[in-house]
Amino acid sequence: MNAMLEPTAVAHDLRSCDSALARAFDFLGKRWNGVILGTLSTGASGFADLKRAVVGISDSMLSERLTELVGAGIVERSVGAGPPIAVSYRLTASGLALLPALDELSAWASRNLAGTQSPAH
Amino acid sequence: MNAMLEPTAVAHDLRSCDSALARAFDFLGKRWNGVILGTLSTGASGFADLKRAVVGISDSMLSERLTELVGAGIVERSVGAGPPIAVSYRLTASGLALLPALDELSAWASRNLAGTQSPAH
DNA sequence: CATTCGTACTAGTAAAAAACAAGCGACTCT
DNA sequence: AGAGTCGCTTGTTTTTTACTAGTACGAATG
Repeated sequence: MNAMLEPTAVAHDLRSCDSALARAFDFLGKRWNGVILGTLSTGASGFADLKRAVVGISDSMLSERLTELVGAGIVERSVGAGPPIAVSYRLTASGLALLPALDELSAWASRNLAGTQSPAH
Repeated sequence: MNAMLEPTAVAHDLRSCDSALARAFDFLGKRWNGVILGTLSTGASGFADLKRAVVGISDSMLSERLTELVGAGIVERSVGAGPPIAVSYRLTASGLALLPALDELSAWASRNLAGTQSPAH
């Protein structure tokens, strides 16, 4: 029985699958990123818009998260030229491609976290 | 023009949508949960299996995360009776219902984070 | 003019979360 | 006996997030 060969092949396949998901959660597994992206799904927003929509986030965290998301190419930051100067954030093509997954998560939460089990935080 | 009434209605709709997503990220936005759930998608695992599969996690974090996920009804913990005693973790129906979203995320990461942009962590 | 408000951040400190390391008792194998 | 695995727990350290106060700028108001 060459059992040592078969588990290795399975483990390699398992590792490959988890690696992509792990990479997604490198940023989604940090506080606020998922909700920020969900908020941007409705369209471009300014800093203050996002601050109001993402309830509970501080300026510092919002600023830092946006910087990371822009750095990762998921969000695009643009500066409007005319008075008043306004910064705007919107999803890139990569970011937009994430929305189906976020929609799934939202739908799942509506069905499975329907207020009966609010995880304490 | 009753403009004050219309933005309120829109904001309420936006809040309602974000609330479900925010709830999902109450646990998905914490380090390790997404990857743990992804690992359990392949079937029930023991603690040590999970420890090995979720590369980089410590015993403490794994123990704590599993406890939370079990408490949230997403993961089920069962204890095998016969020698040796073995604890096993598997996804509940709620947990299984999450997998389409995780699959989306994994597929997205494969297409959009194809090694060219590894966010530093 | 001065004041207030909104904007988009920054900087420093405090608190919470995560990482790190060692340990436990039970069990199996050599 | 020792060594290893299991499924955790405990305590300390480090990192991340929360909190607070501030900045410079522009627009609106008195």
